[in-house]
Amino acid sequence: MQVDKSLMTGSTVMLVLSLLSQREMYGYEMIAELARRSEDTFQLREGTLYPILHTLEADKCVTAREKAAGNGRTRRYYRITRRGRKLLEEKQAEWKFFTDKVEQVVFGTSPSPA
Amino acid sequence: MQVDKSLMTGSTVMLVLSLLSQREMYGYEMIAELARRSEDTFQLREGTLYPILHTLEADKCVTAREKAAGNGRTRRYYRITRRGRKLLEEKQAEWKFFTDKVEQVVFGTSPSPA
DNA sequence: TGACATACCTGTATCAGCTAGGTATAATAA
DNA sequence: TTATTATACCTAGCTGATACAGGTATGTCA
Repeated sequence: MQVDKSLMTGSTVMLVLSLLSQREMYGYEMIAELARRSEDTFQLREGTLYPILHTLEADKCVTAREKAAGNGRTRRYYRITRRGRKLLEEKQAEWKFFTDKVEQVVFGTSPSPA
Repeated sequence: MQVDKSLMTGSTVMLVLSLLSQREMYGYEMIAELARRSEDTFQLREGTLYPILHTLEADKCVTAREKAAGNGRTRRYYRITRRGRKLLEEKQAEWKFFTDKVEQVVFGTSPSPA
């Protein structure tokens, strides 16, 4: 199923931080991993991801280090910081709150218990 | 709780159609009703809603009729069409699909059963 | 030699939603 | 009386998140 890209707006940073909360990763890898885990629903563009990573780094939510890959290329690995984990927790809480409210309005449901 | 407005992107039309799927409503009322049902989480702006309503009308997803209100003002009531209901169903399916995928990635959960 | 995958980067375009302005009437407050 | 607030509609232009489309560079495979 194809989903309207505009739905992604606002949750991309959370998705990226989620990946990094599990292990160190480099940009190109994140795009592939996100596609894999979502069964190709999230096909993040490089033009979207790299600027986000740079902003997260500037905000000290992630740190980066260059590392030579076996194939002669240099990868830039990103690692989440304590501050980044805090941001992720906030984004997750915000997301749950938001989706509960949407479902409340659209499906007439009550918020699901935590 | 305040949520990042950019999360709303892509779901606004679904929210509006959801309201209209239950009863005929006028613009100003929809804004209040959306705020009420979401406990003030969704504070839609007139500059957002009216253009959406005009587009939905042009696309024959809603019809409109003027009606004098008791207070001397004229209200523009919107009613959802068959085509509008179809669009709503699509948006709802898309939304559930999308949120399932996000939770799959972020919380490591499996899609919830329908 | 040329295409493709890997791996990074960025300037500009796009588009949803917001800002900030407009019109107009009626009720309430100063 | 005048100002403010609430109701009720509208729209031109701005903002900001994401996409597009281009760039750089190396290695592999046909």
